[in-house]
Amino acid sequence: MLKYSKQTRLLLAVDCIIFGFDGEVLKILLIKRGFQPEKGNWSLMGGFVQPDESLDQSANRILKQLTGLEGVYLEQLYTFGQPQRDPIERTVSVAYFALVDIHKYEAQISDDYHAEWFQLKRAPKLIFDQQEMVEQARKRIRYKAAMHPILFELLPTKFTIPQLQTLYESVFNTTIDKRNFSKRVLATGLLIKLADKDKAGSKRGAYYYQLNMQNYYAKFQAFMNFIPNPDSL
Amino acid sequence: MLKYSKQTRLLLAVDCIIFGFDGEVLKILLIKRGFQPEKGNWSLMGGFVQPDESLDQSANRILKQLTGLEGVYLEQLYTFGQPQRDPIERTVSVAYFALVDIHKYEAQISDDYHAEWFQLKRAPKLIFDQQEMVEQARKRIRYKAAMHPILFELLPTKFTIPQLQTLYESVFNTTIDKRNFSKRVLATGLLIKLADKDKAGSKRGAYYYQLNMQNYYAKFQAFMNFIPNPDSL
DNA sequence: ATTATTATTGTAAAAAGCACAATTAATTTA
DNA sequence: TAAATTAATTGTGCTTTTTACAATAATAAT
Repeated sequence: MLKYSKQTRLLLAVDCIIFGFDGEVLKILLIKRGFQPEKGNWSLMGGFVQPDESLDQSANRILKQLTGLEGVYLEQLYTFGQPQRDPIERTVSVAYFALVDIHKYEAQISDDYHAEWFQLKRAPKLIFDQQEMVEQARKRIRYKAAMHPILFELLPTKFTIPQLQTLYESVFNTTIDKRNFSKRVLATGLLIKLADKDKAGSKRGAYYYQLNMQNYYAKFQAFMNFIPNPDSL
Repeated sequence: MLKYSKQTRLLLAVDCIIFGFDGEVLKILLIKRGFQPEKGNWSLMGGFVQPDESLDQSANRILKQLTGLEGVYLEQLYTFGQPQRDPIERTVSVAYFALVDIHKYEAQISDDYHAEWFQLKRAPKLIFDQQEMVEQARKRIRYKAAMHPILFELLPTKFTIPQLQTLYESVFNTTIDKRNFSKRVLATGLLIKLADKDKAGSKRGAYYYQLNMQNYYAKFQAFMNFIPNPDSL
């Protein structure tokens, strides 16, 4: 078979920014890099794109390798291609971000990569241009979460409205009036109230809710205001 | 210098979806592909990423090659990496979309690529997965234009409000009430009313406006509703 | 002068967003 | 067992934004 001669080939990698929520703050999952350069330093989970796999497949493989999880929310973020971003050899990286239920991950943890959750705000310095990747991912989820219900991907199947509000307040670094927040999310029609309560967080206990998956898929692309005064983000 | 041994290298391309507006409908600029495979068929303008250039540089180079234009609105759209998308050899493509003032381009046209503007709705079949690229670009500009003032990039420096409205109506395939549209765009504070009128489009003539670049840059990221009922797009 | 065509302007009703506080349910403590 | 504590739950009025809707003004063509 013919080839495109005279063109330079290069390495293509996928890096994953993996977000989780512990009930208090937004976190990202980092690993200690296992090979040179920058061996032993904190890094995003990543890997090279293999000859027979698509980019999405590559990202899913990498995510599963680290977390054991499949079917989690995964979205292509941006492709980073500064010529010198990897000092060894030119490598272009397609960044993906993932939103995982942190508790599911903890159940499946594999210690091969010395992975650790860090508060997004207190994460260590990362290698190469990964700092920029994380920053861009942070902006993207804020942007998207302001209008679309993606943050539910960070919560367990059953969750309470106060938990949900804490999540939004954490992501947007703000405080929201309880009454208005409750009205707002219930008005979306995405939530189903369950019979039982979460007694862990309070004395009275808060009702559990779960997503109405029908409406969730149907309305995912619709514009809904989840935060007050979304003039800019 | 050390290399990442045992990893497969591949070709990386950039393809540009170039949008223009002729006063009536949204158009895209296509070329007749000059080499095999698919030689002579309609295609996006693209090229391989060179060893020493970033992706943005590559996209700008490709855009300039075809249109002669520099400094136009250019944004990374998505990276396409299905293993078989190019039948000759695995090539991953980073798609960019550009918004150009169609009249500026016409002034600078270079005939090397047999380029032609097509109505977006009536464009010919494209090679490889470029149909999908165009569709995704169309979605992206609709999405973004609903909230951010990107469509001004398609207009000349001086434009009238009826022209602007026609553009929005074309992009969103809808009709908008004149009074409400005018109020809406003027309320953004992005427009400066000029003293002279455009007499071409009507007997009475419509006042020209231009962008207030201060406000434009400052408020670009803010959420502004440019179309009514933006429930979903 | 009349006609035709498009630009320009205003207002009232409806909907959405916002600020704001009292009550309820359950546990813990006195 | 009563009282205190803690967090969840619920409602209303005000403000702002959005929407629906029509008459008038400016100019060119006849």
